[in-house]
Amino acid sequence: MPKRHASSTDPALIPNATRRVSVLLPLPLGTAYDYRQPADMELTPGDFVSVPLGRRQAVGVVWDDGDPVGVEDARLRDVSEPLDCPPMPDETRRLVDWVARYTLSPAGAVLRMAMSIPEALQPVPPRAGYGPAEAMPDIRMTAARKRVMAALAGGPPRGATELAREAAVSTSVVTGLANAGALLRMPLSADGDPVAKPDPDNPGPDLDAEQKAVAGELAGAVADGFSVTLLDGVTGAGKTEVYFEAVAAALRDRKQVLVLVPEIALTGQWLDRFARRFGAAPEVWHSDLPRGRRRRCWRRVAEGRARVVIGARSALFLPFSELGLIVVDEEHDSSYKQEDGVIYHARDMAVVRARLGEIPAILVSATPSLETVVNAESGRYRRLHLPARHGGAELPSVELVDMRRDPPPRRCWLSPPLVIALKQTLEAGEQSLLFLNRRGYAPLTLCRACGHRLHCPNCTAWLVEHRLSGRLQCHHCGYSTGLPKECPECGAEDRMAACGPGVERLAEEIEILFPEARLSLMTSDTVRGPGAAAAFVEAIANHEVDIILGTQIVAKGHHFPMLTLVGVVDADLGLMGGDLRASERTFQLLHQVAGRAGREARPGRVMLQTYHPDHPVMRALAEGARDRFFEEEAAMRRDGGWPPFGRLAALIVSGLDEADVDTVANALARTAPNNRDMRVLGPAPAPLAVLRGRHRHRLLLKATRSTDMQKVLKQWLSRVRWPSGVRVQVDVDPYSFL
DNA sequence: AGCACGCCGACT
DNA sequence: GTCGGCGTGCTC
Repeated sequence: MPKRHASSTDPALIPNATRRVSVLLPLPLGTAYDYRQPADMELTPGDFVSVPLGRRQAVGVVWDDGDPVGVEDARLRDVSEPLDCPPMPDETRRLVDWVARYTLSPAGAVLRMAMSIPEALQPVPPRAGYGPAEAMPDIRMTAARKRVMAALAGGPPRGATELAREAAVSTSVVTGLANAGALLRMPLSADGDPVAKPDPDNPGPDLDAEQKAVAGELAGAVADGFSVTLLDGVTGAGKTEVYFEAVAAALRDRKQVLVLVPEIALTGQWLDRFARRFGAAPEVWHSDLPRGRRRRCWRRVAEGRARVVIGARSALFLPFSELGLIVVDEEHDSSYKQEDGVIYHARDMAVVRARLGEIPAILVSATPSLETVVNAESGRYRRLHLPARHGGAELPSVELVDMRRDPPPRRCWLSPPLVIALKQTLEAGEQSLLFLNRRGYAPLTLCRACGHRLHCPNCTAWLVEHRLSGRLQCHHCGYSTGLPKECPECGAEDRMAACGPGVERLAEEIEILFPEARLSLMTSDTVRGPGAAAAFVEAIANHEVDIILGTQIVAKGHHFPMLTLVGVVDADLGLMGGDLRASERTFQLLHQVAGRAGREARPGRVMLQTYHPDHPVMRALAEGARDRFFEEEAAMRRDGGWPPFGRLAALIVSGLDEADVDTVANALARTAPNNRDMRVLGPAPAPLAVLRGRHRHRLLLKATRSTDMQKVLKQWLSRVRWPSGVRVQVDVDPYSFL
């Protein structure tokens, strides 16, 4: 922080002395640049400014006082102008610095996430509106034109779209009238539409005694400075309504609230519940939002007009100046980990943001991450437990189907016991959900003549057949090609065969088994965007669907009263491939899917098809032994010194030239820090050895908890130089091992 | 990230 | 002979 007290050495008090300010630009620059502050300009850290950069103008943020012994005076250029925008709050700037330091990213790259919508920094351009002209010119009055004039006579100036809708004409009639001089173009008050504020005192749904007690504790923490609380409770225990009371407490305190969610696409039901509790909608933020809505949201947050924001991980970098509470819903969800650009974990950074703002954070989950559980057990986090609602749904019973004993028929994937259960559920007029975490028709296509497997030209990955779109796709780089008639290797015709099931193929099996059942296929290929998601959800809620078949996206956040059977087609799928968190993630995902079954007093039934019924994950799920699973998993990690009991960082060396990548990876291995406290594993070809045409090698730094990873990594990287074609990416606390 | 400079292939 | 490809490097 700059020292702003007046003193005789304060350059601002020395006549004709130039005052320097350092300005951080949203570019991957590493350091802030110094600029001269013009004599007639007063700048404070946080101010958004326009500055000359090379031969163009750039927008940045005044970060600090300039460095008097940095760049020589002659090279300094003047700050052009301050922007008409509330300054970036102190906490946001400190968060940017913190994330940059922790992830070893250039501060400018992190700043870019905090200024993701440059238009928001300019005051909102007024929307064009139309009012009646003073004097009506002599023009031909058609019926459509009369309707427009009549609609306008009844009220204030309006936008063209609005006016056209009211008069039941197209906007061209409105613009035509304006051009003819019958309407006057005038600016409407810019974005001034009053935002309905969520009301903490709006009567919400009733809570039972236990829920009230937990809600009271959460709400009590709101005025109490920094704290982290794990809100732990099964699906259906009412976690959302309970943390809403903490939201209400923050609102009563005139504070802003941020709720982070993993997947914004499927939050329709969440928004309904929020509206029911608070009588108004929250502000929604995610990066696929249309630019205009993003600009409006950003600006409302900056101006303090947005009181509650629900958003994906990037919402963490919104310019809240009065943030009083952060909730991280489904805190265990791996989509909180940003995997490209600045690599950070939004749940962890949310805790950092809470600490910087001296406010509480609430982490919510039915299957908390091991990290969070261990923090709760060590007393760093508080833990509040929410028991299942009595009188309400019980936890579904989970059965394992041993696929070795009850194998499906050839070229089928549903075992006889699961087929019987589906049949019974259909006959009872209830809904079933089948979960298979594999998009497309088949994960592998091979030639029956020569055994050649179709693979991506850019990645070490099979091409996945998508029969709905009639194409082969690479799920890693987006490569797509038509299905070849003949083998590209041996030329044999009509010998390409699909291997293994994807959801599209499973849909065929279901249609043959249950031709009368109404099937809904939900994958990211069929559910594009929040609107489509809402339509699917509504169809299911209205019981227009008997069997739901889907990937990941069906695991999250919905409850359907008629859904009583959940079948997991391949429960073992996530356990393969040497990932540190494979067991934990599989447990969390399957637990979450299982939670879809049987709510609202209907008993649910969950069937997991597995070839490893003795695997600890399967046993824990079948026995409902969540806490035992966590204990066993924690013991294993503790013994091995793995996170959260030790620290990890991954280096990914990548480049187009395999030999260069090899050389750099080996150089890094030679200079690797190896001692009592840390060890470097690798280099090894990354599991995706080629991705988007780039060869990749991985090194893993494993260290004790007390290690200063940033310091070690910086020293290590400074010892090695690499050619410009090679990139070395640092992933502190890696989650993905691809 | 832009936007320059700079050094090798197909056009007027 | 130039136009233009994108590799490399800099911006207070």
